[in-house]
Parts: sequence; structure tokens; C-alpha cells
Amino acid sequence: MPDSTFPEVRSLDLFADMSDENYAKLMRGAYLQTFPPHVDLIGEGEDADFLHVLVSGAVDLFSSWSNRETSVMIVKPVSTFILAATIRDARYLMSARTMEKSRIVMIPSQDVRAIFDLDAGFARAVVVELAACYRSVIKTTKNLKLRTALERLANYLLSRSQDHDGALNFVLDLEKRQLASVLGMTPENLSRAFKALQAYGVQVNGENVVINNMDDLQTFAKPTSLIDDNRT
Amino acid sequence: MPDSTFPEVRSLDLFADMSDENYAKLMRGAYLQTFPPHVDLIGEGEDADFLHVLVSGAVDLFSSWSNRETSVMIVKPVSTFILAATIRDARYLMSARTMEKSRIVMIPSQDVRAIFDLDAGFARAVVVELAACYRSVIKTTKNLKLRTALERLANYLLSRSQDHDGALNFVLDLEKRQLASVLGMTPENLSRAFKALQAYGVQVNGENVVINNMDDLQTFAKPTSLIDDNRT
DNA sequence: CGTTAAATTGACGAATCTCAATGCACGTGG
DNA sequence: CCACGTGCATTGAGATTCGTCAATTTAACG
Repeated sequence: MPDSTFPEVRSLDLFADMSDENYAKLMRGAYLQTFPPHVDLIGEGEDADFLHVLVSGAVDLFSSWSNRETSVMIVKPVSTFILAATIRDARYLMSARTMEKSRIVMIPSQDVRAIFDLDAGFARAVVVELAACYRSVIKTTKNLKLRTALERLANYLLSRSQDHDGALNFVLDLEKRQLASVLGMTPENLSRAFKALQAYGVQVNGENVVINNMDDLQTFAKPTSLIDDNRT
Repeated sequence: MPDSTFPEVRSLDLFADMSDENYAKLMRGAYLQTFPPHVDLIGEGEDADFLHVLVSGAVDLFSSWSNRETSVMIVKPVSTFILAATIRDARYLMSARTMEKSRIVMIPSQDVRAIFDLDAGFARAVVVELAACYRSVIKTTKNLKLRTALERLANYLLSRSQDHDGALNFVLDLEKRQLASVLGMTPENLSRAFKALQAYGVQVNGENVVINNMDDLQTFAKPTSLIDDNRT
């Protein structure tokens, strides 16, 4: 609420197209908060009172049922989360916790909905953002239903390699236990999956990954932009 | 293009709030087509040239990878499909085929995007619709990652019971092979799952389902509105 | 009826989870 | 500096879930 209008937030695609006036209105009731690692931010089932914008750090969006828990997605800066619940004035479908020290801007949901009606540029950006989120989750579903755990892991490694400009060695950006949950498997199974990928030239040492034979791995993983690409 | 402006479409939430003028503009380039059963409408990977509105019949949205195929969702009238690809001017992530004889209105994607910018009511409706779709897919992901196939089936039956006003017996609205694909299992596994649910008082005869002991089934299935509810 | 596709059943194997034990890193406090 | 937690990762053994293949039964429809 102070003078600062959160420049990192302003430059987000979601807010870039709106008028200064409406942006100011939107941020009037917002506040920036810093959280330590491993702090619960949101519990699934709660009302979506705020749209959250992750400015720095990392947030785990997870869900529980019947003593089981799974990580649905990991949010990296700078991006928003739980936009859909805010729009629909509904309950959160996922819980959220910080993975590292994180700075988060919280914008009252009712303000988001109000400004949405006032600002066509913002409305357009929300739609484009939501459509991207939707497509991303569809890809997750296809990944889960069409592939085995080993295939999901292989494609995950190829994706990370792409993120590093196609590098043949890189560092995992997630704890293995986290990665296992994201990929829909147990940590034990992940360990064995890494070993199984040795047959395709993958070496893993701690958090370091080396792809010795990109062709072999790609032949096995059969990546496709209709599942693995984060952009289109 | 003719006089008819597709009243069934007009009354959809998505189009209800827009001006007559903009609705007319949107429908200027649209056309209604009737398809026989089991006709391919869309192949994944193709450009999203049209927003589709299913007026009657049923459409299967499915996806293939590496010789495998899975049904991601079933579309029932009256609703749109592949709105997200239209909005983002991207390629379809899913293929579509008719399950029965179906009437479908096809609206050029560029018109949808153009009218979106002109009509705030339409913009708002698109966002609300997309947010609902997003939340629905999140629930699908949770269902897949947190539950076994048997649990998914049990909850599916409870959902269908709810759809029939809580009736203890009802008729499956999908072929079993289709249902298996939607639930992420093989037809053989579905057969055995139905048998396994006998232990909880479920009787299946052809397409007829009887729930003899709702409490038993609910105790086993542990349904939750954060996964199973289609509305919120 | 006869043809076709779906559904079921059985036998088997692969994929995955669970439980328990061990190993390994990292940080704290002595 | 080292002992010792603590938590994550790994490994092994065994059970469970689930998929595959083949054969059979059932249902649907001309």
C-alpha cells in the first residue's frame, strides 16, 4: 500500500497492458510480504481472498487426500498463482507452501475482479494467462495418463536440458523427493528410475545430471511439444 | 451465416452477457454443421482455427502418444470446447471425435478474439468459463495422482449418483471402454474394479448400476468437493 | 441368425508402492 | 575439530496394483 508499486509485478505480462490508474487501484489494497522457507501460505478448501504474485523464491502447490499428498506444480518467480480461484471467487483447490524464502504480493481478490471489469487490457491479459495455465495442466494430465513414471522422468530431464540451452549436464532444481511428487511417483521409485536411465546414458550424482547420449535418451523419451513444451 | 443465430448458443453462459450486435458479428462467420457418430473433428497439433460449440450429441476429447491413447474428457451439450487454444491462437492439445450424431457450431477463432476485445461482457464470460475449465482439469490431476483406479471408479459412481439426484440406481452414460479410458485404466482393469466394488455393495449389470449400501461406498471412496464436485 | 464389437475372465508379467534398513550429507553443539 | 542428530537418498525384499495377451462370453444390430 505504500509508495512502491512493485515494479516486478508491474512488468508481469498479466499487468503490463493496464493503465497506470487501474494498476494503482489494484495495488491500493495489496501488500508485499516476505516468508521464510517451508511456511504454509494457503490450505486447500479455504476461500480465495487474495491473488498471490510470487516475486522471489519458490512455492509448492500441493494437494492432499486420504493421508496422501502430491505436488501439483511448482511456482517460480515472477508469476501469479491461483488466479482461477480468484476469478471465480471460489475455494482454493490446492495448498501452497514456500520452498525457500519468498517474497509475495497479495492482492485482494475482489479488487482483481473489480479492475477486471474496468480495464480491458487487464481482462485480455487475464484470459491469455488463464488459457496458458489451462493448457499447461492439460499437458500434465496427458503426461500422467499416457506415460510411465520412467518416461515422465526421461522427458523431465530433456526439458531441463532445454531450459539450460540444451546443455548435456545441469543441476536439478528440485529436491529429489519433491521431483518424485511432481512426477507422480515415490522417492524410492525415482531412485530406481534414475538407475534405469543409465541404460540410456544418463548419469546422476547427487543433484548433477549428465546426459551422455542425447539421441538414446530422446529415442526412449519421445518428447513432443504437445506435452513437454512449456510455451505453446 | 443465415438468419438463425443459434438460440441454443446464445443462451450459453459464454454468450449470454454480450450485446446483440456483437453476438451477431461473432456469428457472422460461424456455421452449424451436423456430424455422424465416430467422426474425427480435430487432430491434436492442428491450428485452432475454430471455437467449437457442441449443441447436441457428445464429443470425446482424447490424446495419443507413442501408440497409446487416452480420453481426456467428454463434452456434453451445450458447451464449448478448446476455448483455450482459440484464445491463445495455438495448436490443439487434444483430438476430438463425435461419439454420437452431433450438431456443432464452429466460430472462426479470429472472430472470437476480435469480439473479445470489443465486448466486455463477453470477455468476462470467457474468463469465468476458462477458470472453470482450469479448475476442472486440476481436479482431474488430483484424482489421477492421489487415488488408485478403484478409488477413482468408486468416486465416479458416486458422482453419477449425484447427477441423478442421489438415486441408488442409474445407467452409465458411457461405454465401459470409454469410461476406462477417462478413468485412466484398461477395460480389463475396469471389469475387475467393478467386481471389486461388489465388496462395497455395488452391483453392475450391463449399463445398470445399483448402489446397495451408500454408506459403505462413501466410506471407501471418500469423495470430496475439492476433487469430485463439478460445480465449485 | 450371423457378424461384429464390446465385455469378461484367466494367466502372466511389468510397474509401482510399502516397509525396513542402511548410507550419506549437512549442520549444531560440545 | 569432532560427535551426533536429523533428514534425505538409496537399496533390498515383498506385496499390490495394473497392464498385456489370449480365449471366451455377451450384447447389438442388420
